[in-house]
Amino acid sequence: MPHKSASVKTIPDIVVGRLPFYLRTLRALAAEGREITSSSDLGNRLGLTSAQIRKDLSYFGEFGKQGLGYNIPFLVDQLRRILKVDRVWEVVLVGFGDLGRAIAHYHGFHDRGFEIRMVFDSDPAKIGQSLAGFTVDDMNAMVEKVRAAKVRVAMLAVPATSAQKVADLLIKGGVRAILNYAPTTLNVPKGVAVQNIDPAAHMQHMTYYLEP
Amino acid sequence: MPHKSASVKTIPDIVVGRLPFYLRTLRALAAEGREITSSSDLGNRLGLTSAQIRKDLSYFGEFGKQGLGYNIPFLVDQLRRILKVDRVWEVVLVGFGDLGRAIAHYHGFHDRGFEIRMVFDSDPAKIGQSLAGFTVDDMNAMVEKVRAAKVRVAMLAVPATSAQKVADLLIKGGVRAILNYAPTTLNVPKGVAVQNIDPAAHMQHMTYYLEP
DNA sequence: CAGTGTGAAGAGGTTCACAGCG
DNA sequence: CGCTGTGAACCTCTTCACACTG
Repeated sequence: MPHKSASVKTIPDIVVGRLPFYLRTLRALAAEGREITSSSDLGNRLGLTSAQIRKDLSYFGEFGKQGLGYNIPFLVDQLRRILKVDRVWEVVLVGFGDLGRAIAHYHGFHDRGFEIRMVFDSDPAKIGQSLAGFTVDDMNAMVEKVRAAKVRVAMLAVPATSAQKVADLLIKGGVRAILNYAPTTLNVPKGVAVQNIDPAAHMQHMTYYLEP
Repeated sequence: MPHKSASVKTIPDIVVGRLPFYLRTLRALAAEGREITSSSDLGNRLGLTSAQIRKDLSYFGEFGKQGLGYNIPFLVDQLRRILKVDRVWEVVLVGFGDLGRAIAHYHGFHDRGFEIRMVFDSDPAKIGQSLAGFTVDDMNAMVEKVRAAKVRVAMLAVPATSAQKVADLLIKGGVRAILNYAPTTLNVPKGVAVQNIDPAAHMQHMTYYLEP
């Protein structure tokens, strides 16, 4: 990995994490036929301050026009380019239990840059099944097949007890981004991104604030 | 709402948000039969520093023993009490499409403090269905039924276009915590908690770091 | 002497406020 | 004149480092 160039300021991860929400909101505006928006309009819709929106976007360039605001289709294009979703990423899904099947059926990924192309499970009863247009493959073949297809993005929907082992295999096969649905913390080497989905954790976060 | 008492220091929301992960990890340790852990052990498993763990826990009390560490079953009990999941919360699920059905089938909520007790949808074709032990009810009856049952926690799995309307109804019925699966930002009054689940947003966060 | 609990220092993120431009 | 882009101020969160204790 090349060392940081002095001319490129590093962008805070927390800023990158907000961009998908900006993009989501801008696309909803575009769908309503809007052409122009402003940092305060976006801020209101996103529950953020206008200053934060302007500051975040300014890390990547000057996308607005003073006195006018932002051109929505233009900003959508810029964000898609920045997030590298101006293309479709092939995704490998591991685990075809209830959760994996639900993910496979979910239609929300496609127009946001992702297409599930391979599904693996270790359960002989599931291997060979072809619900939802996928054929479930044997996990013993996973490393090789993932490597051969150069897939770099995975969704992990296996039990917590096997999640780390499976993650290690995925990384061995060349995967560099893992969306982890298993309720456990993954240990991964530098250069591999992990994002966690744990609905129950979100629920517990909220109950803290409820009266008993 | 009573004004803040001077003697109670306010706990940062970001700290509260980490507690469910501490609890999750501690329960995994307990399941392995472990009795004792330390801030550095927990930190390693969670990908955090030991100082952060100690500091976070210190907001709520002195749970450890110097020179020894933390008693796992004791700390589990404390966190369950703090997060108010030393009880089971009744949950209303709205939306019985692919996503809602998947949530209804998901077994991960039960032993973390949540039980789905009511399901609503507005589609006449779905009302009356009783997959997975739930009978889908008419959304027109939702406000009254939620109010009558005093349900305060909801999961929202409706299309983005109707999410705000449905959220408003839930709040009218007395709901104070909403897990929002719809890919849109909800506007809610003070006193209502919202947590968002958007897997595609997480994916886009990660692709930013991938090489093209 | 291992490991907690915690003030203080440091790092990082957000908001302010205004110059500058269309 | 409205709204962006941005240094500077402000605030919040994290890490340090050490007194203290079982």
